[in-house]
Amino acid sequence: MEIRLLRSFTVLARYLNYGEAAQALGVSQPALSKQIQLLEADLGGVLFHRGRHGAELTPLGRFMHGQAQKLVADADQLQQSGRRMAAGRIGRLTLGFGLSTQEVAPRLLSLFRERYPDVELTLEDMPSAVQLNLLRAGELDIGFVRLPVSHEFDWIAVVDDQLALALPVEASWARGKAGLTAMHDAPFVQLAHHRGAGLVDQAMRYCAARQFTPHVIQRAGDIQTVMSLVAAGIGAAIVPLTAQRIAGPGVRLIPLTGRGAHWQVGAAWLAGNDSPLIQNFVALTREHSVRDPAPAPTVTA
Amino acid sequence: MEIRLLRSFTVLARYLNYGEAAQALGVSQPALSKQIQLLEADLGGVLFHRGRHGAELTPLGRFMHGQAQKLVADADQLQQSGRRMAAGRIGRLTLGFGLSTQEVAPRLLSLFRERYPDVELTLEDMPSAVQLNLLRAGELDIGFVRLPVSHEFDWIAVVDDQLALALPVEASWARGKAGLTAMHDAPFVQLAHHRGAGLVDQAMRYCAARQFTPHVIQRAGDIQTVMSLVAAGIGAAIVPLTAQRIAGPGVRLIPLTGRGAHWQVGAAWLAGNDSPLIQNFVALTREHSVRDPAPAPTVTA
DNA sequence: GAATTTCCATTCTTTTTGGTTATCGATCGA
DNA sequence: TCGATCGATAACCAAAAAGAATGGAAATTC
Repeated sequence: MEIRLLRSFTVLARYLNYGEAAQALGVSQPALSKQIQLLEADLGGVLFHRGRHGAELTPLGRFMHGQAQKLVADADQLQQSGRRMAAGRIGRLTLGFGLSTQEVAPRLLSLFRERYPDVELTLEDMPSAVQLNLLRAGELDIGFVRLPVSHEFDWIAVVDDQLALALPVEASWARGKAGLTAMHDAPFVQLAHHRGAGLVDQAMRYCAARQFTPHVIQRAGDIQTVMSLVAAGIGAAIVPLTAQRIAGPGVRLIPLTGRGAHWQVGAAWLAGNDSPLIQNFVALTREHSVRDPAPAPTVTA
Repeated sequence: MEIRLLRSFTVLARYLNYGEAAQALGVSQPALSKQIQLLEADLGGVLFHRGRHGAELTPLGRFMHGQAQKLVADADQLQQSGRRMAAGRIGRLTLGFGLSTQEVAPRLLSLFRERYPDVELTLEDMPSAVQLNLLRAGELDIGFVRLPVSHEFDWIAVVDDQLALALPVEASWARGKAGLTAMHDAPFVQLAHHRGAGLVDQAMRYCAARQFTPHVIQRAGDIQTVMSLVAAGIGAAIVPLTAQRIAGPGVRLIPLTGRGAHWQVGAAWLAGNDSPLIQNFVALTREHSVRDPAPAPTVTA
């Protein structure tokens, strides 16, 4: 009861003529003849009355025809589904995004959606550290995280980012200032450590290496709030330069330079996970990743 | 995507060990190895992670496992149904019975039901002539009809029957009479011609051959009524000897003998119709047919 | 840490299967 | 009666599938 035999049978049942059916199947007439004979031998009954005017289905043949059609269709369907899944054109993909990728995310996602419309995407916004944990737990397929990452993960770089000093445009104490060194007396707003450990740590290291300790007067739970506080003149802040995107007109961003100011954000996934979904997403990401650092911002808007 | 490959796959997916699965499948381990590789090549993705502890399903493998199990089960189911149908162990059979087979019918039917419980039987009670027409029209599979039948039909003999004179036990005019010759003045009840042409014609021929013309004073639509009328003393009747079965105590049956008194009833079907259902029924009928004439009835009860 | 065991993959050979061409036999029409 | 059509059969061939033996990696044992 191989699919091949059933398929031949269904075609013959449609044509009711060995020659034509064989041609449609791409085999010779004797081959089809034998296939049908095999099926009949397997069942122990005849499927066609062979007459002058071609073949005619017996009652058994009629019964088998209906069933065989279903089975063949199911088999074809299964093959197609399997191939699509193997090719990563179907399935579910869970992605983690963080602060630094809020710029590239929409573009990547729409591109992916366009090319793989049958892949179900799940997005979650969370800091790098959380993403890495979820990746380890298998609850996340790909995370957009700060590089480098431990060798548990494979990754590709996606965007360059860099620290920037955010200053209120209006505040008197900030007027005319243009660098970290001028901020010794300035009040600072800082992102809560648990909401962005990577960024906060890097900023603190950067400052420490320059014998500067920001006078933190307030912490905020997310970067938008930080920017708002800066815009309101509450204080300065050290933020990713890519936060430019969410900086209002009341905030001036001054890129910080030198050792420790830059880092990369990459797409990371569990090492060795060769799921085609992941590979497809990564391939597309590689194609469209911002290879150059964010287009050298002209400091302020 | 042959069933063979899918079956091997499902078995391996259950054992998760090539050696055991191969054994269960009755093939060598390398053979199974190659089968899985074929499937994987066909799909374009791996189905198992091969590790130290045997094999482990990939996501693709898990998906395919569920689907393949269904497909294989469907295929097996189809094969079984097909075989059962080819063997005539499943299907629908329409039978026609007439007067003369009301005796054997119940036994045959219960035997057939017992041996082929999944064959749906349809019974219809009608005279031979009607049965033959329905057989020709394909609306009846087997008819129990008076023999002989035209060569359009194949048949086997089932029961012998013979004409009998039915006399009322009580009626004065019938008392002491024991033969047709003594009935010249007797009133006769006769079956309506359209309800049993074969019997009526045969009875008339039998009488005519003996220069006897029954004085028919009443006709009845079915043989039970005929018997009742006889029992009521309305008249005599010529009936099949097998009608003994439905004769009440008020009726005396006297077998008629000589040329033209006997006939056979057989199971008939369209010539060349080798439907296994028919063949099975006929085979069973042949096994259990009453080969001897109805056990020489001792005339009266 | 070397030997052993366990598993799956590979190689090579044999067998089986599926297919092709050529041909036959039967049946129906002209 | 002669073709024409249609399926079955025969003979042969190539490809596929299976088996036996072997290899190689990884874990386990002593």
